[in-house]
Amino acid sequence: MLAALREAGCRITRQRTLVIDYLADRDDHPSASQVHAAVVRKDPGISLTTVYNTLATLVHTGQVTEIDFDDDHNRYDTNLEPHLNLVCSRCGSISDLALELPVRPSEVESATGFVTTAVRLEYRGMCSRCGDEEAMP
Amino acid sequence: MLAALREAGCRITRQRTLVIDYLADRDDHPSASQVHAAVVRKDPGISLTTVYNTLATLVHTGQVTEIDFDDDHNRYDTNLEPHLNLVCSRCGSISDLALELPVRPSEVESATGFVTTAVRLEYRGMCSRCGDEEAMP
DNA sequence: CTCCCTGCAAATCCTTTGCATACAG
DNA sequence: CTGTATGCAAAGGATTTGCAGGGAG
Repeated sequence: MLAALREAGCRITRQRTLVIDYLADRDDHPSASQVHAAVVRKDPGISLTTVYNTLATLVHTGQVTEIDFDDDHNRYDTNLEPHLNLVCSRCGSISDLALELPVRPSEVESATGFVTTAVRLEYRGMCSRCGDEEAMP
Repeated sequence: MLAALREAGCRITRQRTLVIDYLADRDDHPSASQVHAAVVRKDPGISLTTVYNTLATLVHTGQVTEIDFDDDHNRYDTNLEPHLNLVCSRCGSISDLALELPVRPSEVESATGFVTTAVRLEYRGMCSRCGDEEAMP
């Protein structure tokens, strides 16, 4: 991701490096404040504003996708392949499931003239962990 | 929808009737403030709070789906069948496209233990109208 | 008559913005 | 050096909440 940023003409700063290091290891879908909470531990000076700026930069350079959530906590997804997000309404976790698109964007375009630039597929419900807890009171 | 509300044990008020009347005729996906703007014209006293309350009630009784939008304007969808939303990032219009689900929820459950309660499928991009305007400057 | 619903105002809270300072290239 | 990035504080804005009064059943 650092290389991609550099290619986009962006400067490589300590803060950006920290955010990217954090995101790289992750397949969950952290919110801006989760990212901030994590990186402040490594550099107490880093601001929430910068985390927002960096995430916005990564979104604009196409390295991360923004998922807007019901509760005003946007989440950031580093998985760029089209996939299904399984969103647990109880604990807020998001996991991925690979799949074929239900309709090819080219078909949508020839049928309706709509040009697709981003895809978002979600099933909402309860993850197995939360389901277990609820069943065992 | 009124009947369903009554069955759910909710009271039928003038305000709720107005909101439902407005939604019933609609296949676009209005925001709370659009709904409010429309119903105030028929009853100048109705408050935005009540519109929010009513929409929340309809969501909880399963008659309407909430679509959270990037720009903080939630949108409400009366089409309960699983379908694809084509969201135009330029003008904000949303149109529907019927389709088969990419993965059956029962398959998701047996594979991952995740129990699906709601489905949300979106392609974002540019609608044909906006595409035409942009091509013709 | 009771309790739910309404509506006003104020609060909430994530996210942006303005601007002076710091630092990557 | 120069212009981008940072970070603080304050603004922004849709949605929620608290609470007194009103009306459905």
